[in-house]
Amino acid sequence: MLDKRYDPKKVEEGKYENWKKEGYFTAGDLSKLPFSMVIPPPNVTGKLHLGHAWNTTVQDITARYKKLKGFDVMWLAGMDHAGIATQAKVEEKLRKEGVSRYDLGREGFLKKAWEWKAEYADNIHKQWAKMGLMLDYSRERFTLDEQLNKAVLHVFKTLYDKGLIYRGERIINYDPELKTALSNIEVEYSDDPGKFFYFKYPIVGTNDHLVVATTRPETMFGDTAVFVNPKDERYKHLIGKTVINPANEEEIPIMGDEYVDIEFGTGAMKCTPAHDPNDFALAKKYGMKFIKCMDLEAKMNENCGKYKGLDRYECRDALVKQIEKDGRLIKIEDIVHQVGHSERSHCVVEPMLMKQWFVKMRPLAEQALNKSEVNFVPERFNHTFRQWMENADDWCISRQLWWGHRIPAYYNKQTGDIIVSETPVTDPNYVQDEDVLDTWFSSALWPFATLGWPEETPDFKRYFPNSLLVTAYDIIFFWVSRMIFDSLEFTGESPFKDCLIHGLIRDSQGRKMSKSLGNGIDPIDVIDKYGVDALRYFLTTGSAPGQDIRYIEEKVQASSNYLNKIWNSARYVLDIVGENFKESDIKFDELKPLEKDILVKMNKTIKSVENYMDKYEYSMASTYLYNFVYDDFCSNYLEMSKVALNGDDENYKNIVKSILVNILKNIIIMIYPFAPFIGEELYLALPTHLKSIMLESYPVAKKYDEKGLEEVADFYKMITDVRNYKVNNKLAPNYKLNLVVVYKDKKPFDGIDTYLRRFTFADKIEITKDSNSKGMKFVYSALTLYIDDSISEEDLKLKKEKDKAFLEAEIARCKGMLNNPNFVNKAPKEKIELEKQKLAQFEEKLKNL
RNA sequence: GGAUGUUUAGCUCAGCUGGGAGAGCAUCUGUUUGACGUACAGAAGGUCAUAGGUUCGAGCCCUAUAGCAUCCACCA
Repeated sequence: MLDKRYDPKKVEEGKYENWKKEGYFTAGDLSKLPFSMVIPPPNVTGKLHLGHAWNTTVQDITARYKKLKGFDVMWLAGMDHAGIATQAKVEEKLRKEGVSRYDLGREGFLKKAWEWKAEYADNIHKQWAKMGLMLDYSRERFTLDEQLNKAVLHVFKTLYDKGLIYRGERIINYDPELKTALSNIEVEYSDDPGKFFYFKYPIVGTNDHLVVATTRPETMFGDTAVFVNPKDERYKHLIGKTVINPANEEEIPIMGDEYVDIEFGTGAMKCTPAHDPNDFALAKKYGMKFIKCMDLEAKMNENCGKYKGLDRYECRDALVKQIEKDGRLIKIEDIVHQVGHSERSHCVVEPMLMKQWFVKMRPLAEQALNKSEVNFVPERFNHTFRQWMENADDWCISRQLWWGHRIPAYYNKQTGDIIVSETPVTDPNYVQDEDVLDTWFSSALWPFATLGWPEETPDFKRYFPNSLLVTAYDIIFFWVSRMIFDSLEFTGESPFKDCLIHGLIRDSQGRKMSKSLGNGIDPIDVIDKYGVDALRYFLTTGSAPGQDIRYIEEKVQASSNYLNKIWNSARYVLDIVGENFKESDIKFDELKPLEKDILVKMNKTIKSVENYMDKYEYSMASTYLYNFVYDDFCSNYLEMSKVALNGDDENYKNIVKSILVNILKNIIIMIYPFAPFIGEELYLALPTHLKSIMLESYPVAKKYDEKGLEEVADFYKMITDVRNYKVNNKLAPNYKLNLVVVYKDKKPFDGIDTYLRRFTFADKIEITKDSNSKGMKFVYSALTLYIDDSISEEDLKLKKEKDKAFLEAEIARCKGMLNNPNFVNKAPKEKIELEKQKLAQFEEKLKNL
């Protein structure tokens, strides 16, 4: 006997360990068709948040559903070393202990990092278990595994040999806090308050000056020119002259280029080729010098005179003061402008000219655009992917870190020649590049490198391409697109067939969850309060594909209530059928209308649910199931079945019980992918069951003849109308009324009076072909109901007028359509037929009023 | 500047290829009905952002406008 209340804690206990122990999570049944996914590997930096919970639940629902549908489901577990993020965390920890990474050296630091990894991997495993994820741990991978490292080196070497990886000096985004280069997409822009400084630049050989405005005076030490637009009437005569740079008194030329926006600032722009990507492009165009003015800590260097050694912002203040003293400051404007911050350290990135490794994007992007067969769900995210691909710049892949895949490039100490090699170069004349690769360089290989690629392993052959990848839309650029182009380049195939994109989770006010706002929700807290099944149900239902969701605690609670509803319906059904119940065969044709009706509804539900599950539309699937569970099963049939169960037809009692158990079982299996713990608990309580619900099959929808079931619909409406009548007339719910049910040709089903008595508390019920009742009349499609009560003439008249008005309006609507030649000519036949039927019904009802 | 999403009940959101507006929560009324008060029975609540258009028919398609959100690019 189940407990009276659904207690998530009790239900969840022990199940996960058991599934794992039984090997249900391990793929490899070759007799089945494969269905494969790889988990987006979480960073080993900390706790998993609600976004992870959502993402993994979507995958788990898919995995469990596909397993029920008979697939060999392979859902690969794994984690990402997360280069910058992890190194930053480890360094922070070390700093608290009073050591720097340089004190430890590369080896010593890496040892600490691996210790960190072990600790956090353990956390992540615990959270996965808590979420109930059926991950295949036998195939678990880490991005720094030996095998993945081999794949990374192979990819690097191959791309290098093809000329798709190169080492070059370009402007990159530099994070002065973490002291590493970043790729463009690792920079986040935000509107920050700043100042716009207007300075006088004396024009050499005249008493005149040019006004130049800048937000970054400290970079003036790297200036090599001032640019104006040659079409600018104010300045075009100055092109070719020189001005004095007020920062260092050096003479620099005034040059003309149409790049300059005449409207912006003063229309005269200073050019700093080594600290600005646009200026860099200009400098290349005109063959100018590149002067760096900062070192790797973003402090001013030897090109900055007395400012050398100052922090970039200290320098800015001091320099502005100096220029003001020199009488060359005109004004300072407060402005708000976009400033780039490092995604990890959040410090302001410094564009710097540096020698780094890059992936040449154009050829890879073209291939991805032309050959990708990935089916994005929802489809619109294909545009997001394509748009980014079309505009992708070369990808800076070297990072000045220690935690990661070390770049397999070796430099000749004397000549500087480069060797790129998949195996270590032991020649003492060569030294290996100190840098490691961007984390995303290895995650880009995740769908195939985890399966053993570049070896043609059995897993690779069987599970690649993956069937599905699930991720949030903010990761399309970072990961999805890179997997696609690497996969096409190296395997010749798209990495996965479908790519299901979901949104981001926000707080109840729609704000992003963030540490600084302190509005983050720990999934573990939610689980402790409501259970993981309720959390899972909340996360994956009630939202449209690709949309963001807000975390609203009441909704989790509502989910929990729903599960409790299922729990209690199961408790009831299992209680009445008893433990040793033997199901009898259910022959549809021999059933009574109420039983037929619920089976028809159940099978329609199975069909709809399955249809939406197949499309990954879990929200829609859950809606259909929910309505069936609440309305059709619990509110209607479960109540109705009590009549048969109290009757004396022992044979039919058994059939009703069988139907109840059958429906319950199907509900349990359908809710189980969403709520696996309660699913398993209830499943194992069924009179007959396999060892685990994980071994079950999905219900198969049957199609039944629905003829003659209108009377059941009429019957349910009668109950509602009687209840409604009592409320309207301020009668107690158990007030005893007299009812008359009038039929046309065919008597309503046996026992309809018993059912009506039970659910309307009616006293006398007459079933007749004719009646002269003066009671309130309700006309349905097959039946008519009179409520015989002391009803005032006035009320009867009002009711009749209301019904009449309604029917007349409906008839007018139908006629309007059917008399419209355009409608009759153009609308689909079925629709016209439907309207004709409706019209006939309404006219019939009107006649009967 | 470019792109995408969004605007539906008090709140949070669904609404499949166009064919009579839905849920949860909140509100109101009633209920010790023999699974469930984490419940049951009912009620109230909507110019589907605005303006045009297409169509026999528009919440859904098209155009424009406005608000909100996000992403990309630029910003001396």
